[in-house]
Amino acid sequence: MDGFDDAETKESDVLTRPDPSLGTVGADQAIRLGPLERSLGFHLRLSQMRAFTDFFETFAGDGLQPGSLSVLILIGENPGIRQGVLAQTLMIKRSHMAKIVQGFGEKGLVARRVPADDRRSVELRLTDKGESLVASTMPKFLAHEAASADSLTAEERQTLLALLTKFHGAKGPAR
Amino acid sequence: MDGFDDAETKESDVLTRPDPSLGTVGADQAIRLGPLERSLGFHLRLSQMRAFTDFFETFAGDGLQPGSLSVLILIGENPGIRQGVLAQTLMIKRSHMAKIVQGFGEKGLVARRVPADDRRSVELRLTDKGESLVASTMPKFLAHEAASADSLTAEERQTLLALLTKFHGAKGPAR
DNA sequence: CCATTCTTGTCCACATGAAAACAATCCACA
DNA sequence: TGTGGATTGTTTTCATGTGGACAAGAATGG
Repeated sequence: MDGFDDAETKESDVLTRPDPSLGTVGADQAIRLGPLERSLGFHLRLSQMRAFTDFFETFAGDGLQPGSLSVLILIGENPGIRQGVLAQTLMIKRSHMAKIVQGFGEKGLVARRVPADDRRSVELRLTDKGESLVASTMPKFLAHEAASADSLTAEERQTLLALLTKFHGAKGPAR
Repeated sequence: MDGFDDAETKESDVLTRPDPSLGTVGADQAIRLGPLERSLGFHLRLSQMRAFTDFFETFAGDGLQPGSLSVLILIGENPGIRQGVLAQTLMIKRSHMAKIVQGFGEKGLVARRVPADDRRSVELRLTDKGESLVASTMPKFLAHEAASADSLTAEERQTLLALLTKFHGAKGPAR
């Protein structure tokens, strides 16, 4: 496990550093992002991590994850939706969706129904328990959403939302 | 493994569907997103998945992943950067960063150096091999970036970038 | 100077998500 | 009718990423 050189030197690289005068070496050191500075993917990833972190802060104790919650919400909004459609909409692999739904089934949150006209597929809907979980979580979720972009003005948030939608929506529904 | 009812019925849920007249049941069925429609986190996730997919399309054969490439780029831009700083900047766990860097070390792309003034830490820089890999990949990367948002106008792309930066940057560097 | 506490990177156990092979079912078409 | 191919969900296997304990070194404070 070592194609490594752990050389023990320390000279010459101050010159390549952005601004040696900053002194304090800590994490607040200015980092050159180079081409990443203008990379959409890069900033998307960072933004999503941020949103993720915020989510977990809000829903700390609830044992809920962003993905799971969105699945529940979508089932609630579209009773009888099929697993595959759900997976495609959320850009989750079908194999993964199977696991998620299985988990919800075991927790009694989601009921499966095999329609007579296509016995391969599975229609999903919330149980009463699932319904009430979503209902009770929703206010917290909405409050979280409202606060989530407190670094942006309302207008900026709106613009961001529109641009994101246009960005990911414009190329067809995620083959 | 079955808190499940696999009932075999098929009635009554057409009523709850958005528009039964659409007929074709396929994936192009209109899905109600409900509160997700206006959720930043939701659209961020979808957008990132989209960017991810595009990235893999471009760099299919190169065995490169978005994360790995950004690590390499950042090391290239900041020779001597320490692992922890890198991890913090990219919002990657230190434990994971250790693995990544280890992999780069084994491939001879990155050299580690333990500075004399703090022998816990590890300074990273690209080897010649790493340098040339980044150099040869960069044009492709830049082209990819330029094309990545072809569903947006140049101005929209610029706005999106700025808003994302403001969004994730405004709350401090990811504690 | 020593003891305590904090940092930095590493290791190991585990969770999360993806790729691919698979079984059941449906559909097209002869 | 029935046969080959496509679709739908499941299973298995594997890569990727996280959490927590740890060891070595550095800082703090008497």
